[in-house]
Amino acid sequence: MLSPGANLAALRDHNAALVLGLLRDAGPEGASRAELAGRTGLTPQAVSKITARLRAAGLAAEAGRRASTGGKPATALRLVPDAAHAIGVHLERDALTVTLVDLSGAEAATRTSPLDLGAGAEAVLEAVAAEVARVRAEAGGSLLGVLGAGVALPGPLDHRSGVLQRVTGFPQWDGFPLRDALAGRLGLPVVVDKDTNAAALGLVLRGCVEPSGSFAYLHLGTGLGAGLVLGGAVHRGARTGAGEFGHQVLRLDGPRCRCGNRGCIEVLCLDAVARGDTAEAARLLGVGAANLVRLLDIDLVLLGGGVLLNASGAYAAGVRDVLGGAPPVAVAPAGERTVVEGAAELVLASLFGRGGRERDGALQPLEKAGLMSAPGLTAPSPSSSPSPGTSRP
Amino acid sequence: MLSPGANLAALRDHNAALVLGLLRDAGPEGASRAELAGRTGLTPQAVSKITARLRAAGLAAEAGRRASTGGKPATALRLVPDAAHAIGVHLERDALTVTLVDLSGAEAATRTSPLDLGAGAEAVLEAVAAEVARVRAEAGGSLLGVLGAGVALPGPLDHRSGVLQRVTGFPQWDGFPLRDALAGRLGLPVVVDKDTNAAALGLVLRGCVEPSGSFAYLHLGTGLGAGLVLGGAVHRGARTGAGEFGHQVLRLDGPRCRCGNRGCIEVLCLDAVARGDTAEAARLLGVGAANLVRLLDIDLVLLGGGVLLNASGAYAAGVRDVLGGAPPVAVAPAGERTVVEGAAELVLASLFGRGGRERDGALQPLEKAGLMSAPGLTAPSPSSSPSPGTSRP
DNA sequence: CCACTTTGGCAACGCTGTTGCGAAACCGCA
DNA sequence: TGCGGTTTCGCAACAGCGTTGCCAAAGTGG
Repeated sequence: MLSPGANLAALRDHNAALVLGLLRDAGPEGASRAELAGRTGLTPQAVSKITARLRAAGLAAEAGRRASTGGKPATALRLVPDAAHAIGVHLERDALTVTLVDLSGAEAATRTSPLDLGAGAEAVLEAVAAEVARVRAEAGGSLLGVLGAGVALPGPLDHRSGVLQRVTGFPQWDGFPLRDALAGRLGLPVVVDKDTNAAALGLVLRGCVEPSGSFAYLHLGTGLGAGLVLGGAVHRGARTGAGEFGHQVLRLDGPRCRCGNRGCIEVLCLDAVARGDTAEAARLLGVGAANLVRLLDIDLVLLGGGVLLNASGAYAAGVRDVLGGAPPVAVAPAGERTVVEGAAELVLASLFGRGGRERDGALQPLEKAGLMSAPGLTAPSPSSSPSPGTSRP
Repeated sequence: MLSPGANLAALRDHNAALVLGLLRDAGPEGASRAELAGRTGLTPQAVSKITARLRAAGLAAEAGRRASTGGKPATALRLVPDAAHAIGVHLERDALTVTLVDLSGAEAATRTSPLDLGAGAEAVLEAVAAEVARVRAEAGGSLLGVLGAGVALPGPLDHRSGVLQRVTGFPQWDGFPLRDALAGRLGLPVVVDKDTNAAALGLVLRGCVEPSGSFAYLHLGTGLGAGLVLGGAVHRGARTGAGEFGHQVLRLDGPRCRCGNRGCIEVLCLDAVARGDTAEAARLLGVGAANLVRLLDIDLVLLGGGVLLNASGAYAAGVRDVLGGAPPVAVAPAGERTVVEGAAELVLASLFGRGGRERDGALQPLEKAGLMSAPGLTAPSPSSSPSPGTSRP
């Protein structure tokens, strides 16, 4: 954060990441150079040069031609998903999920196994390493180009240093440098984040939100937490403490919470759930969401979590009722894989210019750190095969 | 936001703004080129080129020599504050304050006059235009280089379009395009924002917070609002609705608020104030602040506002007590001029690369739109006088 | 008085996106 | 079938960015 000075290399990487991100958003159908130029504000020539570099690096490829609109038909460009991969790890109290995704975020292999998060660091690290190895093997043997691993687990923790704090229910993890330990074990760069943040990232990935929007993901499971995305980037705060939604005080003289305060929304809400009073739980959740929405001017509220999904309709209706329709409320697509996909996305996001400009972790300028060779050598001619399709003369 | 593509001109402006911002932070003592290079991450040569451009544009100048540290002493560079100016306007319910500041944010002239915000658009616009003219005259006649005017007033309003909404207590302003109307009247670019956001910006200006930090300014006056700065940039939300701190529900079955809900912190707090129960008001404020801090992981809480300043010590102690020392709590420096300075800062911030990347307003790439001529003409030699000091042959 | 250090400018350089121009490919109309 | 119009996209030349290599200037310390 102290060196935001931009040189030509930074400019090149920025634009390359931008174009790469647009190609990813375009999906398998791809996007034409002119379209990319329009979206980025760059000159078509600049886009041509950038895409030529991407093609030379194997990150992009041609994807057929589009229908003409009166002139030469555009040749679509698409992301080459297999050019690189990322690993996502989701640590839960009693389960471990590991996935391997390609550049597009699509799943290549996933494994879930039981885990005792309280079994100690060595056992957990061993389990993660073993599962990662199995997933890599499953996905196809010598899969080169694994950029790194993203790990999602319950907080609190410090995202920048990768050090855990008093992980809820497992105080023995306090102070453990998970990122560095796992990076050493895997031989890969590792990023660590809270599960709610990974879930939010996973929801962006699923297209539930338009990029550069703001939304809150509220997770009601064994606890109550939130993942915040403000302006397209996950908001973590300086100490990765943001998102402590559950300990928002809603009733000044309410029952005491384990955090020491009285009337936290988590206690109130879980009490209502325990009583079977779903309507009241939904109302409480709605009040908390309304407080959040008013404070941050959120575009969308997404609901998820095991408890909530038992009666998702009722919760959504209750929250929507309190909010009065101001920001839309939706239930996050269920999918067990949202969090683990989001964890992998922690690694991929920096490739597409969506790292949120806080690359203090181990993943720095990934662009040049592997995928795209620095200039200096004359581009070895991308050998664009002229697509020997049906030619008509 | 749709065109984040960066070309060479954007890169030049970015770095120039960055260096200019560092020069401003350095104050009248200035900073050496080497220091700038270290802070920006740029090469010393790049900094030399950039500062040469800035000097040619009249925005920077040499400021003497520093003590040597074993070699050639560094020549300090400083901002030339008079190179440009900005106007800040603060509209209150019953008063109008207009200030003219230079590039460093220092006051050149300020006037305060009574105002009836409910007197209608025409009267208010007329008053603002008259006061702006008087302030410009006071500051020294033909002051060229006024970049624009920033206007701070109670919300809600839309910062992007510059259109007011139901300004609290004055519904007749609903839908009035203040920015465009005033821009036409003044012949200057205008930016509009909520007074709490301007206050937050003014507090940054006063050095109460380090840049790139996160803090919340809580204002307890006739109402209760907040200005949020997250990661060094004011967080407004898509609709400039962020900061609605006062209508956070703290007591589910509390008294009804004018916003329609029950138990808003504003009602509870103002009731306590009316009862003379400062301790309770402070506690309520503290609980609300704690909710905010936990949700956003804020670094600092600053307190201000007319009501609060009547017993600032008690409020600060009360809030600090609830927060438990986690983030520091301080009373914002009183100063009537904080908001109006912040309003002027709305204009200046974009010059220093701190616009928060949402330049949707009227102020776009101010850099080239006036202060620095585009390249293409050979620089007319900055005529750096070799400072005919004592030379020792 | 002579190393040594540090600052900062000059010139050449590589790389960036941009501009000018033209080839390719398709549509529509005659 | 032929031709102009339109759109896409690449090649070549270009201006301008920060970088590198080199050197002068101006101090300190032995």
